[in-house]
Amino acid sequence: MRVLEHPTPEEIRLEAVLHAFADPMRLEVVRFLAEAGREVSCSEIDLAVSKSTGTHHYRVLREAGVINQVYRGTAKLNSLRHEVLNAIFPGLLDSVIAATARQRPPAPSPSQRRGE
Amino acid sequence: MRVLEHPTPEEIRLEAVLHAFADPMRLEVVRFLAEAGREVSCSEIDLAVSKSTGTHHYRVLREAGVINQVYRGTAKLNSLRHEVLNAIFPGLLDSVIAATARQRPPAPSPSQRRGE
DNA sequence: CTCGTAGTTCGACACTTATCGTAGTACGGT
DNA sequence: ACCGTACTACGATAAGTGTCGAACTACGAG
Repeated sequence: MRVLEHPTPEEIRLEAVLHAFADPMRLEVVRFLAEAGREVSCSEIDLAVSKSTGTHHYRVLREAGVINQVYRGTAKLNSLRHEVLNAIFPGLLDSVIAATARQRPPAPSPSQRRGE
Repeated sequence: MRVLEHPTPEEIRLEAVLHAFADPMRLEVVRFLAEAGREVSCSEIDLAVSKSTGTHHYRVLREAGVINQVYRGTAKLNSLRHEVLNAIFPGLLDSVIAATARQRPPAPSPSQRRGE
């Protein structure tokens, strides 16, 4: 069984988390995971980069402590470490998620335009 | 008179702000400005880098839209763009400031230890 | 006008990072 | 056993970043 290293809460560093956030591809992953609210395989998120680059970004997120990754069969399931991050840096993840939703209006659901 | 370029609220990009935050020196500046709550000259913040490196970090913060810089005489005064950032990315700056205070307990003022 | 203070600009450099393609591994199904 | 899918590992590379020192500019004070 393949096991993946994750930082413990004590090992999570603010700068690493912020650096993990500071990339469009990784922000897209965070935004997607937040919206999904469940475990999502790498291939479900359609990043505009090659697979090897994708692997790189997922690793950065995991090693920073932002996401959790587990293998299930051939797939690798990703989810946000929401509670852990909230405990260490209260409000940080939520404000970033809200910011991504605000700056990238991706969900074009109809009749959802309150006067901006 | 020397004038400094600042991004308008519309020009402020989330990734740029997060990237500006993702550096220990710049986080220290942000933390200092937040604690001071006033305009602070560059030389007041004692960064552990050379002056030219300091200039670089201040510029990154300003161009990302995190701080405001104005000349007064020979000094350059810095302050957080707190209201602007709060309007664009609600809670983001505050959670980062709280996180810096949490991860770097620097202010050893006496009789200020409520049970952690 | 001269001097000192505060900060800038300009290379230069080492290091990191985002990116790719190719080859490889792990697992489930047939 | 074989195949396909999902992801990884390994260079390679181009671009970005943090750092410095040395020379420079802007301003106030005397």
